[in-house]
Amino acid sequence: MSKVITPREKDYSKWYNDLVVEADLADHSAVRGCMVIKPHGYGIWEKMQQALDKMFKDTGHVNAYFPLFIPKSLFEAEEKNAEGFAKECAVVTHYRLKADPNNKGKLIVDPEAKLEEELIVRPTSEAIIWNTYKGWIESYRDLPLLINQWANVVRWEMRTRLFLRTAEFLWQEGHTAHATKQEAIEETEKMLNVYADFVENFMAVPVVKGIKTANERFAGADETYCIEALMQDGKALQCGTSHFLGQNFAKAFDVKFTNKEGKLDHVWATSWGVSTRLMGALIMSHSDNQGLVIPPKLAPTQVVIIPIYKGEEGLKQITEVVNSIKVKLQQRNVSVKYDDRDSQRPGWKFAEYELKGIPLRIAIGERDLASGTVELARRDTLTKEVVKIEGLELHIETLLQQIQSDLYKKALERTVGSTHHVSTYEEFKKVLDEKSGFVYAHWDGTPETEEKIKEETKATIRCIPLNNKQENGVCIYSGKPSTQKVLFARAY
RNA sequence: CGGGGCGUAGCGUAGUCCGGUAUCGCGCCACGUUUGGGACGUGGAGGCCGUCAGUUCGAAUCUGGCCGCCCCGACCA
Repeated sequence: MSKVITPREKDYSKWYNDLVVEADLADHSAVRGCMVIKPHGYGIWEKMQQALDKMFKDTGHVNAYFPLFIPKSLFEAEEKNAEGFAKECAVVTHYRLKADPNNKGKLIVDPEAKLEEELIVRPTSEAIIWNTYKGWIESYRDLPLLINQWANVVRWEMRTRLFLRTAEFLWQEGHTAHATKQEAIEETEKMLNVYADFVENFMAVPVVKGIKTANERFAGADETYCIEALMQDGKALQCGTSHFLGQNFAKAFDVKFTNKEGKLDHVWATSWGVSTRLMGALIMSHSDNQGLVIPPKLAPTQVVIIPIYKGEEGLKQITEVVNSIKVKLQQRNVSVKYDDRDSQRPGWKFAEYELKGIPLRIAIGERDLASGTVELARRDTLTKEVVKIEGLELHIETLLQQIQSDLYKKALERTVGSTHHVSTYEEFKKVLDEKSGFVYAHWDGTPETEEKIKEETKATIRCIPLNNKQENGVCIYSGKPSTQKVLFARAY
C-alpha cells in the first residue's frame, strides 16, 4: 500500500525512477549525479559480472587493475580521446585539507598542497593502460595482450539518471593489443558478439549489432561497433560498445614491438565495455506496473517460498516440507529463499517480491500440506497454478527456462513490432512521432545530413547494422544516392 | 548552462498569502488479536521547519544571501 509506482503509460520516465527506487535497486545519494546501488540492485549486477567475466575468460582474457587517477600529461597524449572526454573530467588538484582559520570545525583546501601536475579521475582508462603497456610489449611474442578490468569511472555528466547515466558508474573495460590489424578487428568483432550473446541470452534483450557513424564514434577509435536495444517506450539504448582503435594509442604512447621479420611496428588495439547502464536496459525491457521483472538467469533469487500458516505449530509443519523442497531446488542450482518472517503477512510478501521481480513464487499453506501441492506463481505473466510437490524441482527448472525464453520472445516481438522502414523524410518524422521505435532509412553517408536530421527530429543514427542488406535508394533528407538503410531512433 | 519544481519526523505531505514552537497518512516501538493478495485494535516514541543573516516582543511563515536535490532541454555510455 505504501509503495506505489507511477503507471508506465502515465509517465514512463517517472515509472522508471519509481521502479528503481521502490524495487530497492538504487537510490540517489548525497552526491550530485551519483547513486547508491542497494543490495538487490548490486546482486543483479553481480550476476551480470559473473556471466560476463566467464565469457571474457573463456575467450582468453584475464583481469587486471589500473589506477583511478591519470596524470594530465598522459591523458592528453592521444589527442582525439583527450578532446572527446575533456569537458566531463573530474580533476584532482590538491592532496590535503586543513582547518579553516576563520571558521571553527570547517576544512579548507590547503593551498600549499597543490599538486604539481593535476590528476584526472579516469573517464576511461586507455591512457593509463597504454602508458603501462608500453613497458610490457617488446616483441610479437608478448602479443596478443588480452586484459580486462572491472572498475568505476567518472564522467561529469550534465544530466543524470539512475543507472542510465550517472556521474560515477561501474563497468568493465577490455583493452587488448595485437600484432596485426586483422587480428585486432577480429577481436573487436568477437567481443561485440560476446556482448550481443550476453544481452540476448542472459538479459533476454534483443539487440541490433552495428557500426557507429563517424559522429558517434568513440573518441580515439577508428571504428566503433555497438549493440543497440529498443526499450518499451520506443527509445533506443546503446548497450555496449567495442572499439577498433587502430594504431592511435600505440602511436600516442609509443608502443612498438618487433615482428617476426625483425621489424619494428606499432601494435594494433581494441577496447570494449559495458556498464551498469545494462541495469537500466534490463529494467526498461521487461518490467511492468507491478514492478521489476528479472530474467531467471540474472535473478539473485530465482524462487521465493512463502509459508501461509496459523500459529507456530502450523509454521513448523510447513517449514519441514519447505526445507525438503529447498534442498531439491538447490541441488539443481536453483537459488531459493524461504521467507518465514512472522513480521509480515503473506499478501505483503507477495506484493514485495513482485515489486522486486523474483521470477517464481511458491506459496504453501495448510491445504497444500493436505493435498501435497503448492501454489506456483510466475512474475512475468502474473499467472498462478497449483502443482504437486512431487517432481516440483523439475517443473521449476523447466519453468525458469521457459520464463527466460518467453521474456526474450516478448521483447523480440515488441522490438520487431516497433521497427519501421521509411522512404521519405515526411514518413520518417511521422513514424518517429506517432509510433517511435527503430526506423530504417536511406542516408547519404555525410555527417552534415546526420546532424541536420538530429537537429530537426532528435533522432540519431544508432548504427549501420552489420550484415545490412545492400539496396539502392535515395537519402530521405538530401535525396542523394544511398546503398543501404541505416538504423535511426531517438535514444537515451 | 537554460527552463521548471522542491527542501517541514525514516518516507510522503498540510501549514507559508494573513507571524504566536507544527497537520495528516505511511512507516517505527510495545502488547494483543491475526496470517491463501500490501491486517486490525489499544498505547507510545520521533521535529534547532535546508542554511546563514536581517526585520520583530515573537519567524516554518516576512526580507536578502547561500547551499542542495529532483524534473524537462543542450552534452554524453
